[in-house]
Amino acid sequence: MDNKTIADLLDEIADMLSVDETPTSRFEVRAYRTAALTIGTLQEPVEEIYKKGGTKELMELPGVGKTIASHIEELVKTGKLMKYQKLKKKFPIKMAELTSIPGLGAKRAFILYKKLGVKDIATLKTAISKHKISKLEGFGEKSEEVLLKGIEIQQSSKGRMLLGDALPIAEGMIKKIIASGLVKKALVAGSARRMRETVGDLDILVIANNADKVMEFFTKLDNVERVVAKGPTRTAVWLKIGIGCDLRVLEPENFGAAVQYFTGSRDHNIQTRKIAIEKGYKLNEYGLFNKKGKNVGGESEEKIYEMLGLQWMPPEMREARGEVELAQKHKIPKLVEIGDIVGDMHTHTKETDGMNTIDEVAESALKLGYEYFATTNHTKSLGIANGMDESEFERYFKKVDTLNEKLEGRIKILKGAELDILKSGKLDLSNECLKKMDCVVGAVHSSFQMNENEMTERVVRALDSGLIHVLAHPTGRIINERVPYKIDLEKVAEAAERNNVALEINAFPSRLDLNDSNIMLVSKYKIMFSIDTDAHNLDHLKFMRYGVGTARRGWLTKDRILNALPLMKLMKKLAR
DNA sequence: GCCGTTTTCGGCCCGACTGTTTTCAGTCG
Repeated sequence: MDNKTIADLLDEIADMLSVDETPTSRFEVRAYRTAALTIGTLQEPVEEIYKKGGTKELMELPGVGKTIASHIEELVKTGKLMKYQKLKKKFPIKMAELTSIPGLGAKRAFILYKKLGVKDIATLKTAISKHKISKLEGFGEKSEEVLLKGIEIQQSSKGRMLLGDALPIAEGMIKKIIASGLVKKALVAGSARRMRETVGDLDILVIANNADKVMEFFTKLDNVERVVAKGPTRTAVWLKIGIGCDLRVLEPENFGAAVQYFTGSRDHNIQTRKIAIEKGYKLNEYGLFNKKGKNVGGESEEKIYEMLGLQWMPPEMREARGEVELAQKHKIPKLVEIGDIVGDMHTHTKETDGMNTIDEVAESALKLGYEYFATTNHTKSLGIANGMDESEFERYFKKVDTLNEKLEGRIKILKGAELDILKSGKLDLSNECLKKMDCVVGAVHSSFQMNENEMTERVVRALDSGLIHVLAHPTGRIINERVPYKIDLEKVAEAAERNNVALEINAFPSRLDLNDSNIMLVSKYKIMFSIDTDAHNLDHLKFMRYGVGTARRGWLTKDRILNALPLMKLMKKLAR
């Protein structure tokens, strides 16, 4: 059973428990949510952790104790969970589906069930269209409007899954397929290879001697829920996480053509095929064919592009946004790579809403080979995250000083904060306090509904304080959950340039903010970008690759990335 | 239900916003 399924289940338990909330169960609800978050964002399959070390190992995970560890054990062993099924009897509705609608929580979902028999989105839609909801006590005209809008947002994301959820699954499957010894080559193509923020399905391409055997092996993988289609060279399955996955078995002479075809966006492929025609070839997923019908380059992607007179393009660029023209001129930039990253400017610890101590974060960052990282806890306005005030930062930084001494320069911890930019554009900590910090990461966490002028002025005013080094998640969007707030990013970029502020590419899989198109919009300004994980636990530090993928989709080179700078240069850049 | 320089109990730091109210409840972060 994969992490997402388990996490969704724990979340649904939290939903159901929250309906009859008592002073003590409030915390039980929170415990389930915490555990769901941990498991949902874990990069290693929780099932493997269990198989390796049992419940004892599971209890090492932050937020997982005796009970939830035994729940996971039960799920892995039996595929079922008694506690869940018991609750489900009381709440025979699609709770997770309903609460995924922004503006609808568990309590009101249950009221709608009791009063109107609403069980899922379909029945909710009917109830809205018949204007039954506005007549209920505690609901009104506006409720129907909000719910309808919420359904729209929810449905627009339907069918596409976060890259951060899908890619680890695909990679896990590839690993097993390779380990089976049945294939010579295997890779994930499609939008996952282009590192798109969400993926509609997964495409796995392999070269194998025996197609039947590898397809048989593929359909038997743990992740597979059911086989959708099975032919001689292609098998389509539906995975338990709720996404389709195709396996295509190819011959060596057309592997490259398939990789090229299944990686590029539709429009990228149209462009490359046109060029092929101009050069007297025909390009399709089976090969690059000359006039005589001979496949002259299908064995590798590199060969195909070379034959077309095109420089090889990183998959992340293949979106028909001008990369083909650049490739014709052999001017494809050398994009930033994960290995260029030597630090992380946005991390949290236990002092606010993180799960780990600063010592643990430092140890993990050291293992990643980083030269430095910034510890950036929330500031006082963010009550929910236990934001810290000036004196708490002072005390905390003493601890950081001590730890830095202990580390003897093996890694440098920069003292910082994720500073709330208040509604007025004022900062949430005193100037004196901020001036003592190495890295101030400014962020908007409230009043998202301001209009574009107000929001832009708010952020620009904050940047003009001259005290901010990085602007965190500049649009505030959460993929499939929250639309970006309205803001003029070019005005923000101007202010960033003026004040030597880096714009963040938040690597958290549900954020990826700035996204690729926003990066392209603002990269014409003389600004740096900071690719940060916003890690709330140690495992989150591994999200860096999604941020790097997004930066690459925005065509960024190493010299534009703040945390690709060696420590000495970084400190100069941060000096105010 | 988790967690522990306050370990086997007793905490877990909730405020803003919105729509529905007429003093509050649900949702969100």
